[in-house]
Amino acid sequence: MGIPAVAEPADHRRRPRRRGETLRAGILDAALAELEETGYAGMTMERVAERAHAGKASLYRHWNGKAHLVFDATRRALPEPGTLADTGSLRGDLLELMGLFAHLLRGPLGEAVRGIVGEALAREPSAAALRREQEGRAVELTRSLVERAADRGENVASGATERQLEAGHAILRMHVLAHGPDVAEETLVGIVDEVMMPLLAPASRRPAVRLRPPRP
Amino acid sequence: MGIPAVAEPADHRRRPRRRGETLRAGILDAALAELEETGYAGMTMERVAERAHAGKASLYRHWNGKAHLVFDATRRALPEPGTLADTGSLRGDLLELMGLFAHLLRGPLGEAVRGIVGEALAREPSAAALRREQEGRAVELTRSLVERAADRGENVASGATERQLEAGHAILRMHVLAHGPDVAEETLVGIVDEVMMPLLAPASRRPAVRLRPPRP
DNA sequence: GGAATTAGTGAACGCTCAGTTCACTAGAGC
DNA sequence: GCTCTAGTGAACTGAGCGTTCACTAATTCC
Repeated sequence: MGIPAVAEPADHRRRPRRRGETLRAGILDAALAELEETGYAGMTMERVAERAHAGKASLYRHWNGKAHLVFDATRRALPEPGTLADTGSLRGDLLELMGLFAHLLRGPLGEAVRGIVGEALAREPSAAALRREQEGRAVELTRSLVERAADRGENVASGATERQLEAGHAILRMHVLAHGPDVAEETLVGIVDEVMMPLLAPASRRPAVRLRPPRP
Repeated sequence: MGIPAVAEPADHRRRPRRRGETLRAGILDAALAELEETGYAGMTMERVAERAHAGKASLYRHWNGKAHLVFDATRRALPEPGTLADTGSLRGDLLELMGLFAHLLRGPLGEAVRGIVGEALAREPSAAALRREQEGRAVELTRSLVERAADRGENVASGATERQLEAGHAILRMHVLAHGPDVAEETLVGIVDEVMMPLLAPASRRPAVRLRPPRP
């Protein structure tokens, strides 16, 4: 932390101060740490300010409230498209991707989602932005995996809709919100095998679904 | 309301009081009304007490906090299995069912879900109970529709997993939480046609999904 | 270097509400 | 009628939100 460790006056106002982006970064780091430790509901502006060695008024000068601060603190947590390993099969790739999202949702990103839905901030700009980024990124990443599978020669659905690409992700998010941050491996496998594969590669689906013969 | 309209003493403690289940019902009604008007985040124990013409201490005698109160207020809102109309096709039935859940989620039930996920009460007994009831009921209702379709001779998946039966519902809930209580008709149609039908009746799926020919 | 401006700060404030306690007393049961 | 129990309005404490303020560290400009 950039605050010098020299003897400091009793009144912190007389002490060295950060300004602009340096201060913002310090506050965002503190917010991320608080979010991780106490969750969205337990996080307070006062404690973020303390942790960041900043004045509460400064937080309110930069952010109009908790949601906005949380959004800024977590917005860089989403994976980039080029970082996904190639497992050699769509199923393997989807398992990797969902594992990555589960891991992210276990930390501050999951708490940000929780906070924003809990406060019913559907029309709030920061909420709309977080949702757009998360859903858009999920769809984009999933689509890239499906395209990669097609290039490999796998029999995949060529016209998967956004809703189908997003389905497994919505289910995972809902699962984390409803059940807590620890997602069992079998849950991930189930989401991939029972939902994503049937929707994205129906012809290569696993025997979880058996057709009933037509009535005579 | 069962409080007589006669002249009342200035000190309400000297006024007639309800007891037991009568009082509980009054408080639950008030909670439901507040939940509907202000959402979970905006609802306060003080205002519920006022609205119910009850003492705040009485609320805390019966319920250990807001989540528990909200759970009790909303637990009877779930539809019973026998109440679903038969439209003559699985698709029609699913549209009816999802329309019904969307309608429920627009009101206090949606706010209860929002509150409980927002407070990260995954392990809280009332949260676990609400989740169990809602998910269990959704799966049960959906399964009954699939069975009815099979009885009608429709070509449905005979071994749909719980996750597949629950998938459309999780997506709907996540949609309401993320986007707000007004669910467009086309969203419901999309959930049914693009996710539920392919999972529950793959052989009768609509042309939203087109297979890509195998690579030569 | 000095002046002017700007942003950051600790302290303080008023407000709301959660959760609790208390003395009084309406209701219920015997 | 008596005893016990649950319900009540009032009051309380403490936490945290959002705001204001006087002071002053930082930055910019001449």
